[in-house]
Amino acid sequence: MGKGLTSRADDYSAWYNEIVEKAGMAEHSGVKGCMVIKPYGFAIWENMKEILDGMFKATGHQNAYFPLFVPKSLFEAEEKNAEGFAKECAVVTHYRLKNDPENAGKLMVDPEARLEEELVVRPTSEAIIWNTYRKWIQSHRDLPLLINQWANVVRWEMRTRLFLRTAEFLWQEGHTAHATKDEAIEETEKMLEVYADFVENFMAIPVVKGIKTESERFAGAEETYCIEALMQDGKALQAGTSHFLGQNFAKAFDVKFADSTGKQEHVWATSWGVSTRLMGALIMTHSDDEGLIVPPNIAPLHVAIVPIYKEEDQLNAIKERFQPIMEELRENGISVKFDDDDQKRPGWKFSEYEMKGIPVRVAIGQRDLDQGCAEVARRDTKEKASVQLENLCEYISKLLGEIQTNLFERAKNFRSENTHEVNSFEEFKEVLNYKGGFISAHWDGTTETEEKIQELTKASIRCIPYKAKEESGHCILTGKPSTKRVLFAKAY
RNA sequence: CGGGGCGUGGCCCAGCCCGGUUAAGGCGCCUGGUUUGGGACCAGGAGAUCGCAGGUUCGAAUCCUGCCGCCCCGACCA
Repeated sequence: MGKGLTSRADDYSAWYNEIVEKAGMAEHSGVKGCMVIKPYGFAIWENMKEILDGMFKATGHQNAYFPLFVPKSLFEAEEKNAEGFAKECAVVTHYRLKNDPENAGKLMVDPEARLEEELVVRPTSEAIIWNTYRKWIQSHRDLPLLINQWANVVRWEMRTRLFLRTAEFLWQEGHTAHATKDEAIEETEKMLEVYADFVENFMAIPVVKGIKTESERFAGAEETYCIEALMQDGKALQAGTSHFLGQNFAKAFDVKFADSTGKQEHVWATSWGVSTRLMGALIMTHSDDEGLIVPPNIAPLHVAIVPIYKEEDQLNAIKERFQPIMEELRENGISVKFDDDDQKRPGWKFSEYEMKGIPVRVAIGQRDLDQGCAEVARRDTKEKASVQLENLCEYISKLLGEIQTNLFERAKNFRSENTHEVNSFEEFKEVLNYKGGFISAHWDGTTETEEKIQELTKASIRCIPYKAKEESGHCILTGKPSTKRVLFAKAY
């Protein structure tokens, strides 16, 4: 492991890649565009998963699992969705390999083993799921149907980046069916709230809730809701989406139910998802030039204890003194590691825990032990304090809460400092070039204008915020009247 | 799909233009010792089909041809 990171100021993109690798989160695999998520990175993902899963269940959802493969005929049934994903689908055409007669020891695709119907590797699962729901839903008594699945999906991207865009990624996808339009919209909005709650309160990432414009909408959806976050380089990142699918899939897959009067109706649908991309958001929201910073609420390890000692009996004395303290911490739901690895020196461990973003580090040597205290360092501000051992558990417990709050507040301040209202296209371009960030501006509501602005500036409309002010103004490009501001940014 | 780069012990890489002893160095690893309050030091040691396949040559990591893989930049996207 090399020392240090490239600084954000020198090369933001190199900084990001180095954090991912040096913090032990993920690495490039031998497979193009695909990553290996390493134990530490996966532990963070597992925590995110566990918390979200609990939230889904608390809102009445159940988990299920649907196949990785989708027959092409099923996939193409809902045309808009199929069209939207067509360009990035991996397709299975054969089911067997055989020994290559002209190349000893090598295998070849057996031309005899072509599939009668190609299988699409799911880029999302609407097709297979709605084909299944047709069988599950007959009556209004079967509704609402609230299902989630944790799965991998494949989108054959041209250009990939660890966590932000990989050919295969992990996510959850919720797919629900409802008797009425209102109920489905309510579900769509509810799940967006769940995401916002999770991302803000656990990941400490402030988000803007809003609605996508037509061009950014999920293929096959009537309306796409999203949460948008702002990264430290001034680019926006979509952190989660929730879609109101109308009756598009119900009609494509003929999913009908008998209402209370016995009349056959198509059901109303939603889908919603967040992915391992959130790991990228985590890194780019909080981390600094020393490495990753993980908010306590999702950290796999809260406290690393580094003993400093010369003789074995000193180590043993420290260990013994810490035994009850660690028990007390664990009883309070705080995960602790006592690092007595003798192969690494304390300075090395300090740097390593900083790189991994462990929220709190405790250092304890003979000097402290004699005074009955320990040095407690917090990762977010790097402040150190000397704390009496008998108060340690209480202190750390409180400190973790403070770190969580501080990270969120810090990110929120960054966002307000980097959100600008502009009223002319000149100003728009200037702010975008010199400051970046979110730009709040009037837009005439047409796709043409949106595309033109993107073409000219590379910035797109991230969302029409829920909280958009009602005010009359003029589109920054066309000067046509507008009733509210939308949020622009360059995006990941 | 277009443009560029790279492939040499586990990792980072020198060597390649201009072919010629035993393929250099750093990190890591193993052994022993000294160390331990911000990425320790000394001594010794192990570890390489130089991406693959052909070709040129007395001789190829180095030159030629083909192939494979990955990364980066653009178009596309969560």
